[in-house]
Amino acid sequence: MSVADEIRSKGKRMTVQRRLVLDALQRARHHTTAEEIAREVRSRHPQIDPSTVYRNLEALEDLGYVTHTHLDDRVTRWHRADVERHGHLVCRRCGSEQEIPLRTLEPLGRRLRTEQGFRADLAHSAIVGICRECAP
Amino acid sequence: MSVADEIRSKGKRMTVQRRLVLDALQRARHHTTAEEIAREVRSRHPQIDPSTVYRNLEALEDLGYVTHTHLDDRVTRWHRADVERHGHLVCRRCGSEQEIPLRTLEPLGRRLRTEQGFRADLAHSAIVGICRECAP
DNA sequence: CAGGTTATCGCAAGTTGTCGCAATAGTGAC
DNA sequence: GTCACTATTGCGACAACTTGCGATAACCTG
Repeated sequence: MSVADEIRSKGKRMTVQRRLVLDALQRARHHTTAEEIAREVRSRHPQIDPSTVYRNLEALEDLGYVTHTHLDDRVTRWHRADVERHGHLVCRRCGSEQEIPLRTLEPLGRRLRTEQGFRADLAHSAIVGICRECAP
Repeated sequence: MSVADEIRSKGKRMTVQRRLVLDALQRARHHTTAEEIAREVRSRHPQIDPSTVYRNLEALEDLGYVTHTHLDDRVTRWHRADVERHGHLVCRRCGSEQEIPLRTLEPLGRRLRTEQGFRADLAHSAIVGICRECAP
């Protein structure tokens, strides 16, 4: 079943705009921003409104094709849902970003699960702190 | 030494506006938003611009009197720096917020410190996930 | 493939927060 | 107290979304 069929089977529609956003995400580098995707899409189809891009990212996330992550404090980063999940460390001083295997975060995940019944998504938000280079 | 003196000793100034923001934070409930503080301050001194409130929160954070936390994906929450630090669990489904002792997060903090040389601030961002009540 | 339903779109306006800049006003020194 | 220095303010413009709404166009049905 194609993505379009899957989307239709959930009562949604595969529009030109939605297709373009999906394509842009395929081409985009790992973590990209909504603004970047909007620019990409609009460079070929200038009549497409940025709000349509924002809404489609959200819709595609609901449908399970896309996820977002919060790296630093401001911008939401988007990527395809099928890339391997991983955690992020962001340095509050120099802004450097570092990826860490989800495995490192798992013990905490298990603990929150057993102690609080909370199913944590530890890849969703970056962990902020001071990196090795910036440590006093 | 008063807060005003401390601020001055760091080459900063204690202005009416800064005082009002600090006062509002004292009165405010635990996690408050910049917008709420701006409303509070402006209810008494309408001529004070919201941007001044934003800038003062930032300045007071630099000075060490204030910190901010990211609870859900959108709003920044501010509070006095002297309240006990703790972690947060936020349910992505129902939006409920739960506080957890920093102690629970410490093992991960130690691991990141020894393995990556990264000094994590695990109270800074809430952990997003699904709470016990919303679990399928 | 014509017709009706309704998800989605483009547009305009609103929200929340940031930034550049000229005017203002705390501060320390005299 | 007066003065010069410069941190801070208010304002207007901007950035990054978000939302309401009437128009459009996917989609299903027959």
